Amino acid sequence: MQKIHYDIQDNKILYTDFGDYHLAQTFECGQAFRFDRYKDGYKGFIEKQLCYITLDRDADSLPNCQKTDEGICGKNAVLTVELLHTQPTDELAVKIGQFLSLDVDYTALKNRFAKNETLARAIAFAPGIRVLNQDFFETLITFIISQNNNIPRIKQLCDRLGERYGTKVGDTFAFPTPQQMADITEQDYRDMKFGFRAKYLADAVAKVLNGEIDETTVKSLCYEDAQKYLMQIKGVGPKVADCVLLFSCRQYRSFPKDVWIKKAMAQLFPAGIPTEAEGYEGIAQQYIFHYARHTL
DNA sequence: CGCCAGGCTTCTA
DNA sequence: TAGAAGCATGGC
Repeated sequence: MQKIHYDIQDNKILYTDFGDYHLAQTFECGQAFRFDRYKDGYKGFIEKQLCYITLDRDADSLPNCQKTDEGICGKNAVLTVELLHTQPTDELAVKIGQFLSLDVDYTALKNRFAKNETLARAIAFAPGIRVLNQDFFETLITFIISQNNNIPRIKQLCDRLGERYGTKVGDTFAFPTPQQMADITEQDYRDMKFGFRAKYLADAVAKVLNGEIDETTVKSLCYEDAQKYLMQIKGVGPKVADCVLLFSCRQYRSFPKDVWIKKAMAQLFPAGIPTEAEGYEGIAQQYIFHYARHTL
């Protein structure tokens, strides 16, 4: 963990001193489905607030900065989060920084990973990836939708839920809360073309609402117990549980195994996950996943 | 038409 | 208890 450095100016939070970061690599690597390209960056909800996120493209004109390719930055780069409908507070600045994973020392982490030659290659392919720390409920629902599905359609179905049940902020819909999804029936999901996932979604929402699945409890459990706990939900197996734990619960040893990772592991790491990734297998997984999808 | 998409449940031997 | 079939939908 490292300190989050930020400065608040009007409705913007300016983050500095966080190591490499690349917005497209981070927001389009398949971990988040609710962020869209907007102007020079990305727009989406963080901590229920509509945010416009940009990386300073002039960073390379500052001292001690590398050339930027859409925002792989050196020391003096600035990551700006503009709050489009609220005013920033210190509390929000810290929470948004945590969402963006600015409190994780990626420089140190990648240096450790890169001692493994193959892992170094995967990192070099997309060095600006970060594992975000997303909303628990939203991650649970979106990854139930993700099963046996493709990314454009996952996005489309998630957006459909927002448009029908979420709160409209400006011209954008937030992802619905459990309460906002309380009255959706299995038939409603089928009518919205969720297919066989309909009963899984109904079960997940019901279990969150009645407390059988409790966010605080999940986050207090060790990885193995947390995975079992989440798998009480119909339609949540090891892969979806691992995604929820990695992308919303900071269980960085959680290693979601999908078709791409299985292919990549067989080819790149026949002996298994390298020891250099120990404790942070899930973060290493993101570099491997991205590398595999684009090169294998 | 068949195959596949960041899988899971259920059936079968 | 491993392995295969079935599941909804849409893009190619």
